Amino acid sequence: MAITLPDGSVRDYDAPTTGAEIAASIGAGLAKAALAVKVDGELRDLKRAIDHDAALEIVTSKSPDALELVCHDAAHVLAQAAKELFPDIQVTIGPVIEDGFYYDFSRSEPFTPEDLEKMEKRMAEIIDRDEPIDREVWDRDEAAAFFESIGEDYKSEIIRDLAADQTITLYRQGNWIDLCRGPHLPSTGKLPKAFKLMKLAGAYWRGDSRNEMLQRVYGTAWLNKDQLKDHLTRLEEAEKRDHRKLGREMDLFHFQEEAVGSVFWHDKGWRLYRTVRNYVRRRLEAEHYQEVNTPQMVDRSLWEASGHWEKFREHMFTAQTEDDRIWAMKPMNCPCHVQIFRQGTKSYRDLPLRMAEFGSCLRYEPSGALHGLMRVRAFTQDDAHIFCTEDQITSETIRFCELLSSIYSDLGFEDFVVKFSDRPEVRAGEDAVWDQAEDALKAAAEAANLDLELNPGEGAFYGPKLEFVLRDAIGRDWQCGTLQVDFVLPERLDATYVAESGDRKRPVMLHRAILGSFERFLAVLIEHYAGHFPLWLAPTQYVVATVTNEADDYAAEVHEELAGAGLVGLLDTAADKISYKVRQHSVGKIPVILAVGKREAEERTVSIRRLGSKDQQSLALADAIHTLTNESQPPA
RNA sequence: GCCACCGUAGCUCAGUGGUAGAGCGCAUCCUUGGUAAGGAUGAGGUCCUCAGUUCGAUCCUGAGCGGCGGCACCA
Repeated sequence: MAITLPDGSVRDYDAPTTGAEIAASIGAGLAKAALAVKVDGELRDLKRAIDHDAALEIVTSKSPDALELVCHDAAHVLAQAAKELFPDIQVTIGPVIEDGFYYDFSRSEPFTPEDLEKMEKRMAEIIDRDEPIDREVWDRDEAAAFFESIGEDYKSEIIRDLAADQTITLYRQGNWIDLCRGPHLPSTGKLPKAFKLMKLAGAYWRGDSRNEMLQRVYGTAWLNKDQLKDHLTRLEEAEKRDHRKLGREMDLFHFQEEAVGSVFWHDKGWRLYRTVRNYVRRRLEAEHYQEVNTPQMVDRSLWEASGHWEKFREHMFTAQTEDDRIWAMKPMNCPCHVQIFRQGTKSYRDLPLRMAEFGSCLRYEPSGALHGLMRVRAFTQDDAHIFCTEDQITSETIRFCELLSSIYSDLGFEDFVVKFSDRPEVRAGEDAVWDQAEDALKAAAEAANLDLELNPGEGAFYGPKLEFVLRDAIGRDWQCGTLQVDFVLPERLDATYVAESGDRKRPVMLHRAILGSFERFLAVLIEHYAGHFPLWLAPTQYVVATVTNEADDYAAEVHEELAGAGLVGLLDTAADKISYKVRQHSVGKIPVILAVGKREAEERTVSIRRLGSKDQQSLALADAIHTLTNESQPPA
């Protein structure tokens, strides 16, 4: 039997052999480091028989697959520990997720934080026991009956739902046996003690809110302690830049009970909001969008016609008036934009017609969904609808992608990925229409040179969509932009244009947003910059701080000149020491501190200190104003 | 909406069945000091709300509201 190794060398072995034996035949060090094996590209247990010619690769902690193996084993060891400590629980599933794993248990008593500690300790003990982990192939019915007999009903349910041709494998480690596809490490001792149980949470069985709620234990697992430590440091870093915390510290906005899910924007937060909005508005104007504004409250009949009433009624705020009319606060702008489109007769010459609105929407989001600015009940979309012909879908998509990528770049995001979401199970429109819409969007995305990740079944109910996901400064992904092709709404709301032939035709509607919602995007922006905004975005751009009160008059003059040049800042003439002021304003994340004392007043200069730097630069007042004015200009 | 946890000063948090405390912040005064905390004094609290238990509840019990972490949802 010929085994080909990654370096191209071929070794001969008697069949059957195992990955473990092959590793041992290559070297004792490798045998010790081996975690699993890749046979013809398929990840397998080290101890599993190999009985045919194959390309083989020994997986060690240096392999890219190692972390997933480790996380998967950590989940199993957690389940074993939990079962040992709490024999009355039922185990369900425990998959690997980003940065770790979780395991869902069924138990009448809730777990406590102390239980987590106990489980973590027991996991370490199981590792110390170094119990062999062995794969067993079982008959389906026997396996199902076995799990039923030991009271593991969820496991037997999983087995019964597995595809008929699926091999049923169980993994035994010590006194514990679990249904699992594998692969696994050869023994529990191979699992690095670089894991931590992070939190307890509720989760529905099979992710369905109609099912019972299980108790989920989240853990993180790594190849070594340094990696674990780095991960925990990253979490701390993320916590420090939490927009809710910075929003309070920087006096940007607040929330309160009387208006759950709606933002009270303070002066500085609203200035940031306006800066971004004004920037986007200029970019849209340059792209020949028309900006419109539509009613906040619209009779239910329009939402019935659009189909939203049927699907989203319980998530809409409504009001009833004396005349028994029911009004809905608009949860989106699309149907209103169609109303504007329908005014007068549109010609093919009017297309593509790009209609934008900074549309304030209200949605009664489930209470558990609310999260700072990220998910609110009152928000404003940078919404637009492009009414166009089918032939124009491609060129409009390309154009949109260029605009989006340029805007993301100006706002400090260079990286983004694009996901393609196709038809969901519950949807409006014929399959033929969906075929058409999906094909058109895919073709347009190809023409725009986008690398698409597929997101099956995640489209909007009226059409497929592209989702633009940007990556922030600490590597987190945020879905912000979207482009959706819609053949349905123009039909439902009877939008037409007169074609070249003189016939009436349906326009296609492209729903598109770049930021998504201002609220959410500003949260992303705050966390991306950790509050250290570039000058053009900073709500307070500078502070003029006096070294002594003898410089007060000159400081006031500097402040006046900067304000006159269009910058926004503060004058600090308090009788505090300059070092105290530098600290205060650094903590306040003001990008530019201009210190002025007797010397500056006499020489008509300023001493500039930038946030994050200890250096100072002495500049003539006129030069400083010139420099800062230039630097504070928005892009484009 | 569901599961768990939490709710005390502007913020971060101690604490107690007999109506409360720290640090920071804030105010006033002193200090005029050259780039990340000078000093003194002082003002702030319906201990989330409502009911119950109790001689007495911020503390115990229940309900509600809100927050936080997940799940579900996200036009």
